[in-house]
Amino acid sequence: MMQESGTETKSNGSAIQNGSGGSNHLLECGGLREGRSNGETPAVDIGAADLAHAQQQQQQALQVARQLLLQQQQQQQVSGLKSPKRNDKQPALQQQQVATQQLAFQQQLLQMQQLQQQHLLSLQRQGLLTIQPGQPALPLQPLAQGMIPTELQQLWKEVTSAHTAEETTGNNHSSLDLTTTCVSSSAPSKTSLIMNPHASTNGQLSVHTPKRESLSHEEHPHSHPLYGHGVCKWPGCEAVCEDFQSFLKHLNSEHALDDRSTAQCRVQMQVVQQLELQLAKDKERLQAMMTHLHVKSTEPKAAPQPLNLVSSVTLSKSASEASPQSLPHTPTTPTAPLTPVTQGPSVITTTSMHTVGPIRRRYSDKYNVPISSDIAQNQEFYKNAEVRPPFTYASLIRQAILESPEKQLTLNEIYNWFTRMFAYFRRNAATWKNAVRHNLSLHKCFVRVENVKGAVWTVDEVEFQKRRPQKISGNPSLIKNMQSSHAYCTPLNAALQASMAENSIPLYTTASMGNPTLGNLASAIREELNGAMEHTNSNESDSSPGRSPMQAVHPVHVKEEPLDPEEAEGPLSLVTTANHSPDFDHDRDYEDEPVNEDME
DNA sequence: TTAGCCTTAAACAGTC
DNA sequence: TGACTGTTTAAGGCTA
Repeated sequence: MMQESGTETKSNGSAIQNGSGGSNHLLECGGLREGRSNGETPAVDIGAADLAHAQQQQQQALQVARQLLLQQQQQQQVSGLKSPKRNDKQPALQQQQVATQQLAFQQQLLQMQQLQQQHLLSLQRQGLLTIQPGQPALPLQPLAQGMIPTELQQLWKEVTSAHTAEETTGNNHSSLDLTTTCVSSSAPSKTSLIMNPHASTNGQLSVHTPKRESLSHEEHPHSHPLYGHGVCKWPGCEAVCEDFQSFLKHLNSEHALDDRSTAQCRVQMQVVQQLELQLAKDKERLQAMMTHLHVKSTEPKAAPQPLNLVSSVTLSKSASEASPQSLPHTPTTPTAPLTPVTQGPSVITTTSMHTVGPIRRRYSDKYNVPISSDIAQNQEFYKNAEVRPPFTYASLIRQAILESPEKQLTLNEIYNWFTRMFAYFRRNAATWKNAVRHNLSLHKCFVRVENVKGAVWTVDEVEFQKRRPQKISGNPSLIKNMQSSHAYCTPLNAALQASMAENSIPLYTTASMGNPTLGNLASAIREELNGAMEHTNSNESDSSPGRSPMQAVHPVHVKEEPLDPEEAEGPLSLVTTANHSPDFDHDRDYEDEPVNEDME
């Protein structure tokens, strides 16, 4: 099958064999699809930056193809020297057939160019591509323009020889497999778009059943990346399909290979590419941030200090007093597990702690970061990096207690939770343990309960919420809006969109939303984003044995009770207090009437 | 400037 | 007797 694309495929195969998988990717993406010749300067700056990128890819791809041809020529020369009789044995008939096929190949190349032009015109009509005024439209060049006839012959020979096996299996030679794997390296599925230039009529492409899709269905029945929850996940579709079979029918009928589908596919490719680009940029940004903080925190002083995220973030003078030795490593990303600290003896001493001064206010108190979310997401980071968690002792103690199945912990168990969850607390135990005890006694939100095992500590969520600074208490509407998920997702969405906008990603711009296709695509992406957020929450569930804080957030309270946004898991109070004794009175002033006695 | 919060340090008492 | 647990006080820094 696919003789034309076979040129790509063969070249790909060679590229892979030569360890040039990346070039293979480029070759497949742009080598023939867009039809730009090698070394050609783009005559049009198509609005979407990806076209320039695609052109570059095409050039690179053609270069790879040439290299492959060159290699092949060299190999043939070598083999020719070794076996001079080899070419002599080739019958004239076979040479004639090759010449005929070569002619057909060139004709198909020409057709491909026409298809490409039509495709781009279609995209342009749909507004998916913008061409700057004053520039010629669609400067597509003949595919083979940059290739000399000899190269074409070599390429063709390579194709014809390499696909003999495929030909014998009866594959359709005239079909062109424009597998949309240009960016599918990260895509979950590779949807094949099979074009048949011969069967196309007036530029309209005939539709073939996607083979890889079919295979995928056979292997994973009822599992399709474009199908979920009874809804077609094709960007902008969302058609309800009762079952998988109906979905397949819908897919083949509504999303056949036409201009619209291919345009959407290209847009999706753009989306994936831009997301990958965005990810790379954000990673780089994070790295820079961490590096920056590292430098900041290591500039002035030599006294060894553990990395204090709070201090670093706030860049207080305490932060600037940290030392390089205190940093076990420069974290690449908080969510990525770090190499376990293999440092020598503890660098934290009471003295050094004192030099740092009191720990600054935890950022969770300022930036509404749910402690459970942060701990869940950065669990490995905290476990391995000697980084002070940016939460108050009270918040950490509460979290430890709430993570326990019984919602109650002994002091020693709280200690263990601290040391288990945070590498930072594996050192200088005397200090922080004292602080833990101090906080347990100081805050009324921590209730000591005598049971069979001895004394355990529980959390009085009401008191805990009271304890929090009511920064937005005067704005009920704002409080209502600060529901945990919303408070969590909104900044992320905003950040994402801002970042997308920064990277000139049109899908998220207001203008692009006017385009139904793009708008639906953006909607689909947002849906995916929400899914990711749900996944994040589910991770929290995993991190918390027994019950997830976030699970407790949503069910009852979240829309009823104004919560302190800092503790988005505030609704835990229901669960937590439910575990208390029935006599538990939240309004009790424990300062006046110690609970210990009451509970005992 | 001030109040409230947080952290650290320390003293003290009770229990095991 | 020492370690652990729990309470309390004080001091200093930070933030709204």
